[in-house]
Amino acid sequence: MDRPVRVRYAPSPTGPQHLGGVRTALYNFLFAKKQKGTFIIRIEDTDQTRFVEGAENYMLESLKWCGITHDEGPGVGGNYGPYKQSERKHLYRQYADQLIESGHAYYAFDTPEELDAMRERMKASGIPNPQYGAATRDYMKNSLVLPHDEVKTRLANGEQFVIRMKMPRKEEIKLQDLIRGWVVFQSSQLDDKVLFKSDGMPTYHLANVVDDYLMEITHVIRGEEWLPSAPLHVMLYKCLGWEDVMPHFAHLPLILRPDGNGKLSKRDGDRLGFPVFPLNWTDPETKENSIGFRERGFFPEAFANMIALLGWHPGSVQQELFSMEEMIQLFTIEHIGKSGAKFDFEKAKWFNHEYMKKADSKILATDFKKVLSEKGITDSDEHITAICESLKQRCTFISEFWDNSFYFFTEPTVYDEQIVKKKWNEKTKEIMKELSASLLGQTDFSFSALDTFLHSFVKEKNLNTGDVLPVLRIMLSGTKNGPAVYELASLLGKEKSIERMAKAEAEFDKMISV
RNA sequence: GGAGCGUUGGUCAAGGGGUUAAGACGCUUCCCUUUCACGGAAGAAUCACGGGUUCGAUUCCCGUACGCUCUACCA
Repeated sequence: MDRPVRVRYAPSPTGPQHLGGVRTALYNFLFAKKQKGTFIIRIEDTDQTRFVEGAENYMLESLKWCGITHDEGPGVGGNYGPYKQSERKHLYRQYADQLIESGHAYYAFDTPEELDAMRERMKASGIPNPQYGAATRDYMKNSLVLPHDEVKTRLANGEQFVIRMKMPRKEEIKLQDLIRGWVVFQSSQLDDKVLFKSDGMPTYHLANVVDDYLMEITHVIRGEEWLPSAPLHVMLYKCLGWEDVMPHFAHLPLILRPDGNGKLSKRDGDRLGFPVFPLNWTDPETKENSIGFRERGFFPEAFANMIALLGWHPGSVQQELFSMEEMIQLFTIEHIGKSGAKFDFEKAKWFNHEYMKKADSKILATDFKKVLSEKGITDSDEHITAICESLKQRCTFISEFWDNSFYFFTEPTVYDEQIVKKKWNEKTKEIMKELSASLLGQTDFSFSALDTFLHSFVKEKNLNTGDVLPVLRIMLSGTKNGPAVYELASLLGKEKSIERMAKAEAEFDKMISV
């Protein structure tokens, strides 16, 4: 089968998509690009009762943010449209009818109450999982058991009905999953799934197969939760006569919660304090707000990289940091893992930090500038950029920048008491006075010049660095943490450095005296 | 309950019949720096368990256990 590769991501707009959904989209995207194929987005909105306002747009925005772009689908069009199942409503019935004609499906008139009654009855007689299938369909109200005339009149009277798949009584259904190999199911274990609902809409199963066929999809890459219904889909291809163009299947492992067991959910994020959604999301019903990775400060590249490696690894390459382009080049379905991966927020942060370190300080500066201007602080681009250059070494998110650099923009008002009490005395006071004076004569305030200046000062005066550097640091910034002292002084500039030393001297005296 | 899928260090994972079983995150210790971070070094796994097959199994087969998914006129 050498048809051009066409894959799709087919979410249903029932809420904000989370990590798992983005990853499914990403894998589809990577595969399509690697194979020089087409990546399609199709909206599966066949259940109007679960429709959530804004969910579709949210999904589109999320993928855009991650750098996952589609070739066909909402917003971009394509030759296989429309790409929203609600707009394709008219297409499905004919295929359901075709299945009825060929004897693979049938009308069922059972009411929900009757269905419940059947299940109760079966349970009472010792069957724990009653199914509408080979064992029970003969006792239900459907076109298999009702006289033809009655079926006709019921239909003619506009009575409510569904169309169900007639699962063969005893048949082996095999499918070759690209990730898991051959998977075998017995049709006797499968039930007569509803294909066409009484509201005139198809169910996922029918719509999915019909659309994949019509859109000439070659590979279905979706979550593992679909594996149990895959045999139904295979049957559908067979019964519709499309077996020769049936797509390949690849069922992705799930993303699990970091602690304990089970699928990652919004609850876990709330409980453990990390996002599970790519973007901020406000529930239109409850107005409840959920933070997104973007708003938490993640770079889209870091997020995509991190999410891709949750279940996939190119193998022999010893590397974890990949650009989208690299991932496309390296992507193969064979290298997708079989088992679920627990999401680890610490690792996610590590990815961001790595991207932070590699980020262009000029770009970081433009973002940090916004934070500064909110605080009423203005400064030159060059200076902010230089500070960012230092900051990106120790910060994972831009949101941490201010706490690690406020002393460059505002004069210190509090000084680390421990250090002052420990280091401040007549001797150090004298030293710092000398240092201040000699700093005044220092013209070159570059990193390297100050570095050598400071060290030679210590050496010439026969001092210990411990008597000079920590004190100078506190004088300049007030805090004991931060970049190297020469860097600190350099970024502050000569004038401010000397000013602050003078001010600190007086403050230190006060602190010591009490 | 049933069906399907899965199980390599706390986590992500490479590998695959014979190896000292990669690497990363996190953790601990050390070096660098009298700071934080960065960087460097080191430490920690009888490859879930039990049987086979084999000269040899973490790798192949079969069980068991555990976990997950599905079991709707939801996707």
